[in-house]
Amino acid sequence: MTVSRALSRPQTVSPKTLQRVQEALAQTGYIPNLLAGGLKSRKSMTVVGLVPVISVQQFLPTIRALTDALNAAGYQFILGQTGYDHSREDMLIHSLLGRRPDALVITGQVHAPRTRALLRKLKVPVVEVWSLGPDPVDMQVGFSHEAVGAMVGQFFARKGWTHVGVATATDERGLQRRAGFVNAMGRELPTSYVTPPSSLAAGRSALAELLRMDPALQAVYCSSDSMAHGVMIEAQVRGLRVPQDLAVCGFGDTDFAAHTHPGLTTVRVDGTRIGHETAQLILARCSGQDLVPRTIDVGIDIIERGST
Amino acid sequence: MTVSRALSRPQTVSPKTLQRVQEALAQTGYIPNLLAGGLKSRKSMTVVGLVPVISVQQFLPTIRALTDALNAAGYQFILGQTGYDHSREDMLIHSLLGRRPDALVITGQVHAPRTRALLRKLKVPVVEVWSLGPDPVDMQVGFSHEAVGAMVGQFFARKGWTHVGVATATDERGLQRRAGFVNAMGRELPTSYVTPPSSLAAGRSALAELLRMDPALQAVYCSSDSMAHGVMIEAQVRGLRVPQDLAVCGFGDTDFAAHTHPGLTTVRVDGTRIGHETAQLILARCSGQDLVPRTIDVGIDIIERGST
DNA sequence: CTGTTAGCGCATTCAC
DNA sequence: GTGAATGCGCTAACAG
Repeated sequence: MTVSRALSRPQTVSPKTLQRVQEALAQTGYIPNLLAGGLKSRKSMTVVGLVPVISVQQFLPTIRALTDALNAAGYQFILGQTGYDHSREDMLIHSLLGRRPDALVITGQVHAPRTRALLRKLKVPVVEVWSLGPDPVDMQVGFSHEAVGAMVGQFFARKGWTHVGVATATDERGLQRRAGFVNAMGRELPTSYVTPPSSLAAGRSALAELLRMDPALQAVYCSSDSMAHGVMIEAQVRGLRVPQDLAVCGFGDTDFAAHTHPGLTTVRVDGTRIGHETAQLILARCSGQDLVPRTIDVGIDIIERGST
Repeated sequence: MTVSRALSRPQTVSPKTLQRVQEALAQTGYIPNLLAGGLKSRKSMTVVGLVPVISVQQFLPTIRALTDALNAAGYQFILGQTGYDHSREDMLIHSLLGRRPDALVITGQVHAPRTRALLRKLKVPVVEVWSLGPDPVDMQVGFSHEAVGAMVGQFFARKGWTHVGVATATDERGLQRRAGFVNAMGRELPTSYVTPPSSLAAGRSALAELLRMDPALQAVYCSSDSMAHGVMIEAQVRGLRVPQDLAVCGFGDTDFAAHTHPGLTTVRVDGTRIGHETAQLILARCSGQDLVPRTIDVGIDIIERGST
């Protein structure tokens, strides 16, 4: 018991004892079993996070920030991949719950009503991130994807472009952005749909498809910077100048967006802030505080660069 | 006890009892506590993996393959980030060991002698991946980075290029590839070094620096496809045609490499296979088999595309 | 400030 | 095929 205290709250042990403990630890190479500790204290000191696939660049800053903030507080962050599959998401949550995480972070909303009810019953802190819904399971940190689409739509409208197309992956959030965009433009628009995750290659084929739909295409709104980059490359291959012949707008302000040629106009989302805010909410909840905000909107900005 | 059996080995329980158990489970919403189970059985059913940073694209296929294979066998894969910092790597291993993982996967070698000794004493299966060293802690799956550099060097030599430069991040493996390359070319070469992780932006500034060192530059060998892509963009901005004025070779055969314009010549590493082989080794070990190979060399290939 | 008692939720072992 | 006793390694609660 004294050793246990020396490790978790050193100041509650006399300096002399503390030293003896530390010597013994060094000699034996003892590593505390955190699993056993968690059994009694009912705190696993783990937080699980669910992303569609790990290779989606957009989420990486959020994951980094979350990992760093949680590690600093002694928590371990465990990442699961749902693969854009709602039923798999459900299974994964159930199996991960067996490890008794102290909190759950999910990109997007929890879909299955059964799982929503379960999570609420369990009273595990849950943060749904990267989008805001009308009825969060618990807490949420993100922004409105419809608002993103609307903002870009208004931007395109101000530019006076009429021959406009959309290149989007068919993930839930991408489709929400498309809906906001179409709504702001006031009419249905030629759209190339690709299976997520979106990629540079998908952007190239999307532009080819859009040009078949509307050879007079002036501007393309893409659901990711990777796709937008692909659209720019395909434009270049076809001898279309960006932005004179074709304007391109992406989403995410991924690390390379400022360094393409021309620079890519895109929508900046502060993924790092999403991670930080989420970590703060979780840590507050895990330390017993109850009166935390349920929803944090981190907002968005259009970053205008050479591609428009 | 009967419930425990019904969950872990259903066939050892009578069908009638099994059904009663399942009904009760459904009614109560019971979720087994895997942590408590592991305490007695001394199996945590977790494997921890360490990468420099999660945003390095090269490792993603390996991570995916590992995650999928381990999940399929009921294991949870936990990812830690060392941030290219040896002392942090050391700390992280120690803290993660507290969760009693059934195995450890590390990109690159374990450096600290103290940690190497500890891991060997603990007899945890350890797989060092993505490079092969002379003295693995336990097992290793990867390839020789010097061999990669040498292969590209010979390729460049065959092409007859004399004004050659290197753009590399200063991570251990990148420097090994550079060493192999320089060795194959038979003389020291102008080199632009960047702080990892490498990126498209880093590639652009690297080419600028290399052109200052040698205005007659004919070819650049890059330590990643992202950098190579940046080099191609910078070349385009400067009016240099790829490959006529400047040839570019990358590393990793990342998903976009085939779709840049021109397509990027690069070194393909079968990251997915590394993940699979690693998972097989781990699962074999965890099921008690001892006679597994210590080293698996997955080899490499040059993929020649338009950029050379 | 230190030590004792008890129990977290399972699985191993053995008895029935 | 089922159940009772026991203990994994730790910490909460309390006593000294």
